[in-house]
Amino acid sequence: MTGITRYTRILTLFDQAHPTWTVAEISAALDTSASTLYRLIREMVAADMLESTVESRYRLGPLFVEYYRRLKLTDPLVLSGSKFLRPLLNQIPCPCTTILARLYGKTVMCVAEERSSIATFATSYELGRPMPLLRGATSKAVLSTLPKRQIMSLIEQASPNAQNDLDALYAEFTSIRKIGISETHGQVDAGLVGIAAPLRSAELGINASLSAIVEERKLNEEIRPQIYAALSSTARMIEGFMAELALDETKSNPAKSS
Amino acid sequence: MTGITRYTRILTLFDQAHPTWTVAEISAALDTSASTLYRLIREMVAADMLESTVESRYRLGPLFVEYYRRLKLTDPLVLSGSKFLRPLLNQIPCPCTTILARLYGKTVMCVAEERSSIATFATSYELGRPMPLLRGATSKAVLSTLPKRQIMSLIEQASPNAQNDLDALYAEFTSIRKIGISETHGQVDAGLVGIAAPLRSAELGINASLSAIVEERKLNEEIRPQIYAALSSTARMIEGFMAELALDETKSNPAKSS
DNA sequence: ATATTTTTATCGTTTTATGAGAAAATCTCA
DNA sequence: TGAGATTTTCTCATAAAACGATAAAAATAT
Repeated sequence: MTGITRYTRILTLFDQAHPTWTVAEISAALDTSASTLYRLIREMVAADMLESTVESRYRLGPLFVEYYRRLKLTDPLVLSGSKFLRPLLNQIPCPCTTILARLYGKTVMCVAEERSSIATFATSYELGRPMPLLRGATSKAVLSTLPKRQIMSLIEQASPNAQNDLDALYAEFTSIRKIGISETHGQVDAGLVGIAAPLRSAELGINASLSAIVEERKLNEEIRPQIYAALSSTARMIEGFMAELALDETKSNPAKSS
Repeated sequence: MTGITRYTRILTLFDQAHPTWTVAEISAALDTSASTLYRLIREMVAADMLESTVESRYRLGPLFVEYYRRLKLTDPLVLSGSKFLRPLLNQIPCPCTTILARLYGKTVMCVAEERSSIATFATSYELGRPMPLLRGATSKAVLSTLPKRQIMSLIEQASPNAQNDLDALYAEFTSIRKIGISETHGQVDAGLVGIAAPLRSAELGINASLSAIVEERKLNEEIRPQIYAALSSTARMIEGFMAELALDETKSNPAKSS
């Protein structure tokens, strides 16, 4: 094992199903000697990525809370977009969750969300949870922002069976990009509808989406156009802010403010 | 440079004041060759800790959002405490922010918070922001949960001048522990009052606090006892939940659920 | 199209990581 | 309290990886 993966493969073990690990368990899972792991874990504890708990077990450490904040304060998508999620909610006249999501490897991940107080339902697009690329308006809108080559490759990897229908599948994303809206019903959560607008900043290399999740039974021909309009106009504003940030970057570059 | 610090000292550069860095800037800041940094950064980008942006600059990557979620789903303090922050808010009859904070190295950090919708003020105890140990009720309540030796050492490090008053300063923490409440006025933010209850789980090694931040001008002799009571009883419940989690841990240990 | 900048690759040298085993520290439980 | 068990750290020889100077390639700017 080499480089940063020595640490990251330890980190990936810690999830909801396995909140704590002993060195012996890690040693078995990763096929690495205990003496090496004790050293690595000691380093990670010192860095606050892990911390020790009862029964000689280890759990995730608080460093991630600090860096989540740093990201919120520095990431151009979160900076530009999250301030619009609450106003967007107020433009939508039914229980709703608004979501800012982005490409995350071969998944899509929500990076900011707001929920109207009257919303009782739960959506699977939780903050920080990797979600499939090809299901749900939120994901499809993200995918639609990518170059054709990349979309094709991702479709192929996600469903290696449908080699022939590739072009047919791709057509959907062309359409989303053209219309500026994707709407899907129950593809992620039964009874819920996702409506999403693609979000892009070519300059910053950002491929994302802005979406509203509502209950299928609350959606009607009066509300739908309001949601479409609210998403589209908000998305345009967010892209405007991102463009501004990109400009700031460029301008401040020679100054090297440090 | 050695071990995990090769990576963490790069990460620590990225904050609100410096959201993006070029390799040349990092090279100057860390006195490390560009060729080494290009290799390290490539690894960190592959791990989603960093990502590249315009003008050959790099910014923090989305991994931290994912691990923030993992922490929320696995950390015993957050798991036990965050569900009480909203109910606690409802027991307090004035604009208020409720906070779960914990020891974080030589600082105190908020790991969960709720804000009443009517609250207009901002508190410095933002989620994920390291705060001084010796100022504010939130911090003092955390400190009060530590063993005497550790408190003394931390006081000494924080204010190396007051060698003589150590015992006097320590008395405050004894008192907080005895009474179960700390209240401070304007020590962190002018015009705001912090009221905090210590939170402890010896079994899990957790030293934390539960606090309510309110406006000084809204606080009176009718409200204060209500806040004290709400904090104390909620703190006891959270400690109960943590104790339960500790027990689960112990029980599930031989089973090694994997 | 050319010049400049950024990024990757190569490679000899230096440094660090690895893992087995010993030692120390901590925990368990009578 | 103390013997036994477990967990963690330490030591050290060997193997492996990191470092950084330089060259090559790729990407950007002019």
